[in-house]
Amino acid sequence: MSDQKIRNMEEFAAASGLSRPTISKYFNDPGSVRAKTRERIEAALERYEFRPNIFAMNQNRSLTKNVGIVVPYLADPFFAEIARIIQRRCIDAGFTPILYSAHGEQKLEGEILEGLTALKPAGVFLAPLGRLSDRGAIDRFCRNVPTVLFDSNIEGMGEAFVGSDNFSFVKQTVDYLCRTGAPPCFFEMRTPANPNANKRRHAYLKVMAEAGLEPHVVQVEGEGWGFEEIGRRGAHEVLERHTLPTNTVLCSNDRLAIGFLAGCYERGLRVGRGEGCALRVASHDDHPFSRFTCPSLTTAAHQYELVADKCMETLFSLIEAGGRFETREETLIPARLILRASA
Amino acid sequence: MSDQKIRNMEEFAAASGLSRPTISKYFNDPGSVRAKTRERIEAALERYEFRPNIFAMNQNRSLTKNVGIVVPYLADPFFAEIARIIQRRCIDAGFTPILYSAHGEQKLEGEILEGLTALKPAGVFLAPLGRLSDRGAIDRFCRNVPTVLFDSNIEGMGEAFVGSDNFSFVKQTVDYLCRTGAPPCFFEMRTPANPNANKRRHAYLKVMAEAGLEPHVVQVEGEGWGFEEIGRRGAHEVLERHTLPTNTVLCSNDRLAIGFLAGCYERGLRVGRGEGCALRVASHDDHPFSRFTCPSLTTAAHQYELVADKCMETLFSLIEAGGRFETREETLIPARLILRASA
DNA sequence: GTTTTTTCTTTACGCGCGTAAATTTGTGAT
DNA sequence: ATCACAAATTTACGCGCGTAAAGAAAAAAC
Repeated sequence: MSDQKIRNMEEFAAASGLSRPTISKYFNDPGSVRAKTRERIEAALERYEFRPNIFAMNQNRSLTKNVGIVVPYLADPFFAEIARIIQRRCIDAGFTPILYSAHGEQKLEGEILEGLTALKPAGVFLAPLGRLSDRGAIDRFCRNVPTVLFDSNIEGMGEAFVGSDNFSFVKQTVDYLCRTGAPPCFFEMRTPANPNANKRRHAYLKVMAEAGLEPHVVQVEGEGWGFEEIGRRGAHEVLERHTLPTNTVLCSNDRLAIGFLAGCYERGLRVGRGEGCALRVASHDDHPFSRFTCPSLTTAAHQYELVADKCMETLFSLIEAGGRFETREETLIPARLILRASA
Repeated sequence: MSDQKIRNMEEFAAASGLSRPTISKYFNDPGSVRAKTRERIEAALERYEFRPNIFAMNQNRSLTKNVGIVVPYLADPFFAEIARIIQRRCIDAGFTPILYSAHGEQKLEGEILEGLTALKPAGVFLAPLGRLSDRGAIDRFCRNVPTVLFDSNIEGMGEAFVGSDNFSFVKQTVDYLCRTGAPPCFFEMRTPANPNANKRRHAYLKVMAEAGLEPHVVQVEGEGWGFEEIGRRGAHEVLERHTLPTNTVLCSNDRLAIGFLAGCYERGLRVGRGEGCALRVASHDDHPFSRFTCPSLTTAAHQYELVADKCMETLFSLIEAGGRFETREETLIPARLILRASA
């Protein structure tokens, strides 16, 4: 390692005995220069550890190596986990992932998208807020930036969507509950922010209808992203008033279920499928904490790796296609049923 | 809104009837131009919605408006929460926060710091991995970039540290447990990655000694960031072998406690302070989920807002001081005791 | 109305790199 | 050795903005 400081590509080219355009070529694609040249550059790189100025690089490129990852709420471990996997894939593929969370706020989501546009990203993975999103702002963004929506679909926006097959989620849990006990009622928020919630309700109604069973949807009030508290309060309400139509409860998502289980515990109700249990509770998502609820939660799990892989794959082909697809691609990943103690 | 497209500052200057350097001044500090001029610019801004090219801006500035926020593990809601608050403060202060998670990996932490250096940030909030960090890499980074460490202290690195007063955390929980029942044993991982864990153990030993009580430290094996599972397994171990020295357990942190409570539940043990309860369990952090454990968790809470505010305040004065402090500042924020059902 | 001070304009250069065109050098096959 | 072709070099321009210097214009002070 030489003590001589390299200030720019010009100096580095001189130090390695090559021309600046050749160095520039190397950094844009190391494979685009002859093997011997590459070796000389890499040898010089070890001695001087030069790195091209990222701002100057991006200024003169129509599209950068930046990839935006936008999630609606990072304090939700589901999004933290999916973001983590996508991020790693991006790094491995030579991109520079930049992670954003809208923290449940429409205004912040808008600001993020504006700022992201200025970064001229090669592509963006966007999990929108859903009902709270400013559709106009998202549409405008998707027109300017190659975008893959994930988790939460907004019809017609973005070049592709990668999400979960909500029917598969609900079908598996309902079938399991019916097979091993009684048909469930469906427990959810009355005005969910996330479109998956609506899809799950519809799936529940359809599955029950196909099985010739009478559906029961139990809806609780509540706004915002404090799902656990909404689930807990909801549990107290329905248990207090005895308005629960069955003893088998299928929650729309794990965070609601976590709250629901807490509510049951507070009321001294035992949940599970053994004897002495007053209720069975199952859910969807396989939230990282659902393994540690009391009792542990039976749930339909996202296949995080599959979703992330499909996201990456979609973005790659989108970039290769120049940022636009002929027709909007939609990929739905099925669930994997996880049997635990709660049902 | 005019349909005419503005491509750069030159064109925008022409459109607003001013010179480019004046526009440049405005964007660097809107207050540095006369009020009337500012109005003219802002009027033009509404018509053409021009935004200066971020790459060209940063290229010619020695320090940017970027602020890095680096946390060790974003899937831990504690970090998600603290990052969220700091991020909002940064935005409100006119900075551009960029969030990174090392996801528990030393290599990734190193790569993040390298990439961050290239962004010439005005300042960085760094919560290092702790024991797993490459101290050399962190030291090198802190020398090049104005850095405020938070959460996890590494002696001598960074210009300042903002964290929690672990003694205050442990003092409050121990005192409460002693006052309302029996002195606790201390439950923790044998080889914790985070230095706060060691400080909490020492605080426990000190508080117990000061009260003239015999301390009992219970350590469980386990590596990585799956604290809940480690706590759960630990609970089964100590309960199976009856090696728990007391019926009052103080966990080092909430994630361990969440696992511990799950273990207790699985063994049919009732936790709480009422009659019929076999154990009392308390902990530290006020993890966002500790409200929803069964039973809900008594814990010493971080004062998230205070920590975030102090972080911002420190970074501001650090930036004003030109990126260096005479002496390294250390701020420790005390805890707030939250009484719930588990103890 | 004149002077002083602040603000703005004009002009000009530099930042570090992308990239195109034309030329030269190097490589491998005939 | 000759040719064809790939790869590297030289030269040159542009990206969009920061920023400095000098002079002009506007605002404030007298």
